[in-house]
Amino acid sequence: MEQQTKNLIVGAVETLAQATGIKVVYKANVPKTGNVYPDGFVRIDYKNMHWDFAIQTKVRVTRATVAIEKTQPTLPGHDRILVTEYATPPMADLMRQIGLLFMDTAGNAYINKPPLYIFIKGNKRPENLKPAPIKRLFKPAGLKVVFALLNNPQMVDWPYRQVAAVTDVALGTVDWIFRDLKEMGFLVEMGGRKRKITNPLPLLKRWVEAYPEQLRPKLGIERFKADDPNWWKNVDIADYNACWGGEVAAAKITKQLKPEKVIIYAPEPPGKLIIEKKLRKTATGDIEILKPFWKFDHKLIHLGIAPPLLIYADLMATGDDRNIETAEIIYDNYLAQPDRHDR
DNA sequence: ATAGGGTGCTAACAGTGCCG
DNA sequence: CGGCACTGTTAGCACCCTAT
Repeated sequence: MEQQTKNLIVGAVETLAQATGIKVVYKANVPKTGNVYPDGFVRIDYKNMHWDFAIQTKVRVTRATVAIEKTQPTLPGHDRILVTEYATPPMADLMRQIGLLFMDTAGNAYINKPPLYIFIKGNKRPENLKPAPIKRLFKPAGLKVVFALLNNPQMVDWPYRQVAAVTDVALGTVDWIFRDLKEMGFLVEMGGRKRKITNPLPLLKRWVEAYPEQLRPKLGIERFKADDPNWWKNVDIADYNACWGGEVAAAKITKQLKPEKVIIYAPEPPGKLIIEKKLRKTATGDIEILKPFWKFDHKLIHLGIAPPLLIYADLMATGDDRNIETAEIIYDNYLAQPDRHDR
């Protein structure tokens, strides 16, 4: 385990013990569990009871992180706890609401094992602890490249210049990204100019966590409002050189969801659509129009549907229960088998 | 063997956004 | 509003591979 991870856990455990007066001990991994929980366990003693929580570490927590952790399978008989650097008050609330146990290095925590109940939020990030820098891989340019790679696995073997051209990123950037991928164990050189993405699903999840924070806000979001809540139902969006994302896209491919918010990806503002459907521009509108950041073709584009990975990410980023359920279905149907080429 | 272009890589530069 | 940190691009260099 990396030293950084270990420091994180030790820091959080000490802070929680100090703040509550409860006995909290960190146990590094025991061989029996293999590498299912490589970060080990925390044991909490309370009155004459004790619990062992399997640790999942995340340096930072966002709504997408919470959504992903919630859908992560657990070993039977093991409670899990998320250990993080710092949970903001809204994230603490969200984790409690979703039922995700956590503790951070600032002394915030949610632990609910009756009769033991701890919920602490609002402790500030320690002064001396500045947030860990984000790798280039998860910055806007990196996220564009990784998105293309995840959707087109064969692209790892392309020359850097070609990757740069397709992803609208500079040549030098591609090198940064590939180096990060190698360093983090997501890419290996096979020799003979062959490369391979390893651990595509963990990479996918990291992408989903970073996308809403780093790339999405840069996509020139414009918000609109419509009078008729069902205005989108009979629109063939492909006619407008655009595609549905988020809840509408999910509703169309899963037939599960009743969309409340509308996300449209369009390279140009779809003036015709806006006029025909009488969409009004307003800062609080629940219709978002944003610019796509991919150029490759994919299976659903002809139906006016964004790539499934993007739909999944937009759903997870809402942190909404129903959306997370639907996102799971999309994950199982479109994303879980990385070797399928028909995505 | 050699020329030439393609490829990976690097460091300096520029643009951006953030914070006081 | 101005300085500062950081991200991403540009330009150029060295090392291949390939065709003649």
